[in-house]
Amino acid sequence: MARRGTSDDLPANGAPVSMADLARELGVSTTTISRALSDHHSIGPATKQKVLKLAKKLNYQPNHLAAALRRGQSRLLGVVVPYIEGRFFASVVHGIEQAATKAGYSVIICQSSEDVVQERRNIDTLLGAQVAGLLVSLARGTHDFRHFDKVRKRGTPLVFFDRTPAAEAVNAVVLNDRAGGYISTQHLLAQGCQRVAHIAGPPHMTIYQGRRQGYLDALADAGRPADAALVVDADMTQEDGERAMRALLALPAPPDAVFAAGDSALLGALQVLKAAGRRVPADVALAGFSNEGFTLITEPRLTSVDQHCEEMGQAAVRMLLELVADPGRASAQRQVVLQPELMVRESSLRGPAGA
Amino acid sequence: MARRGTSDDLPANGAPVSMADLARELGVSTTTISRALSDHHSIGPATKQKVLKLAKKLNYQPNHLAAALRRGQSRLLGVVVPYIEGRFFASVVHGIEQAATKAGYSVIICQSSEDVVQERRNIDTLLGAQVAGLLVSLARGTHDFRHFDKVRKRGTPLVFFDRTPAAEAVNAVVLNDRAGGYISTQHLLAQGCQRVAHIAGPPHMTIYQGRRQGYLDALADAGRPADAALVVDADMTQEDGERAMRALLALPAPPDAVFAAGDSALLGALQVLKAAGRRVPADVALAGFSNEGFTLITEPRLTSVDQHCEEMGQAAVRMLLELVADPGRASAQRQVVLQPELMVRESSLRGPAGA
DNA sequence: TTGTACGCGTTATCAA
DNA sequence: TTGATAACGCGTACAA
Repeated sequence: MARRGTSDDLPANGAPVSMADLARELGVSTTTISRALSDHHSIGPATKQKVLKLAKKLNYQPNHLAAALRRGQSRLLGVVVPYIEGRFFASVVHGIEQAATKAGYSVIICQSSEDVVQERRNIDTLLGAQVAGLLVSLARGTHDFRHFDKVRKRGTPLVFFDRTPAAEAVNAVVLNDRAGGYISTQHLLAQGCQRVAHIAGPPHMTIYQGRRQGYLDALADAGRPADAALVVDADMTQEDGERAMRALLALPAPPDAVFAAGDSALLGALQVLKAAGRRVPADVALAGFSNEGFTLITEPRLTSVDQHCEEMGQAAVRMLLELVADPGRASAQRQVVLQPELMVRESSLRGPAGA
Repeated sequence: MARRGTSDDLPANGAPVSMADLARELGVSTTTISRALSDHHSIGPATKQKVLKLAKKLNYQPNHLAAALRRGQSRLLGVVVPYIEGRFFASVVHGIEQAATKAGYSVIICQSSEDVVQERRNIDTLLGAQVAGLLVSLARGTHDFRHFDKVRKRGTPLVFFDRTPAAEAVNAVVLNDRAGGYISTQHLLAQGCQRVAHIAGPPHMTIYQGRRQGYLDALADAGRPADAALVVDADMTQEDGERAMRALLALPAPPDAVFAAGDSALLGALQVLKAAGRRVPADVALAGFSNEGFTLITEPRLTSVDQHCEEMGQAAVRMLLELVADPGRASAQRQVVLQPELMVRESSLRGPAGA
């Protein structure tokens, strides 16, 4: 491949135009080109216009790789999520993309598949890609956080969202899960339910701790005793929900309402109730968490807590970019807490509007 | 920030270890280091071991940015999808990630939100990030393909998947949509349905052309006349499905089966049928396309065509990496066609197993 | 306001 | 088998 000479010839083939090409063409230095393109102050308006015009004409495209190497900092953000199917993470990722793109950053997304080992690999991959910052939502099984020490040691800004390490001082954007559990339970009580059960998530995860606490607080504030038998630990799959619901139905005094910490589990519960001939919401009222798309498809439609997913993604990017811009502040922990919103549907409505 | 001197001191702070550091420490040249690390042939086994050992000890991490700049080629793949919610694209992306990671590449994902303008921006962003190759599934409204000329001119390998440009010679991984339409329709006919309707997608998109053709072929092969009134054009949202189904019900001779080119549209159809008091599948049998998660939630559950999404993603990456490795072959168009699979469920079963 | 010179970390080429 | 040297494209002290 013949490289072009030192005189004023231009890349004839599809080869990208560099600053040096522009400089040669205009008979100025690359410094001048650089300054014109990056809106530097010490540059004459005339030269600047000339450069910009030629850049446009020759369709100059900056080489971000070179700039990144120079600055020791790419324009890439790394994202690690447990998975991407379902409404919640897909929407958060969408929010992240929007905010990042607007700020001139691109986004690399990795899925840990709820696996700590994969999560570690993801982190390595992303650090290897020289990302400017990291956005992470933990895998279910992550108890050991040593892989994040690398990140801190390296000085790469790090923001957690939704699923954060318990009892660690970190930068994070989270939902007020406690409030979500509270309003759901309160709503079920307001519908006249006497025995509200809770299908709870893995106790070591902060989000499920919050939802559980909100449930308990709502009962307490309403002057109802908390019955330990009405709280069932489960993972949050549909099958777990089925198991949990069967256990609740087998109680001497079964519940007349269920608040599940996840919609998939609630879906399982609904199907068990239907199979058992219980009417929803007349016999058992239901409320879930995440406002998944399928809550509008079931019969009856499911009441659920919306988490404002896209906002969460945007807020996380905003926080991350502040840290990127000002690495000095990276040590001071920051938290943003978003408020949940209850979407009331037929599965919990016992009033005249009930099914 | 004091930079370390030229003698044998090492980065004390969190600064990354470079090849130069290793070279200094061992008293060899960076060339040797490079060769040892990249498994080059002309290197002594002894030196190689020494280098690898020290690299491990000092936790050397290669700077991909620098390598990419030097080679003019990053280890990033760019992906453009219309959206990421729902089973199909989420799974394809998962397949892409798996295959890419295994080959040592990372993936940048962009959503066009079914918008050509955004799609163009995505392409620019990805080219700007110096991706080694591009994987694209077109937005619904993309008729003009000029933004891909840039890609070709630049020599960046490009593979389309699922939604490809009509009548353009391109590299692509697609489903045999015609076969999908065929087996669905054939199945409905085999269930004894007499008047099979089709809710068809936008006629300019290749995937919907295929599904429509498969439907027509199955009718023809069964010796049934095609009734133009039974084919309704629609977009593929739930609302479009509802509208289409209402139109079909209003016919003088309504259908007793519907094959929809997308599951969301089929969901809309199902709801209209239920509201109209029609029994599914007894009065009207249903079959859809994409095997979305919610096909297992509806009552009855929906028969649908599975597209082997993850395989599609993996196949696309495989093809792309072949082009990356051998840019000479980039001009010869290649196509991979995957076979669909019909998932039969209650919505189409009229036999003894029917609802 | 403009230009010169150098370095970011890696790899390809050529010479020893 | 190893090393010296240059180059990838950009940005920035420093000098003019």
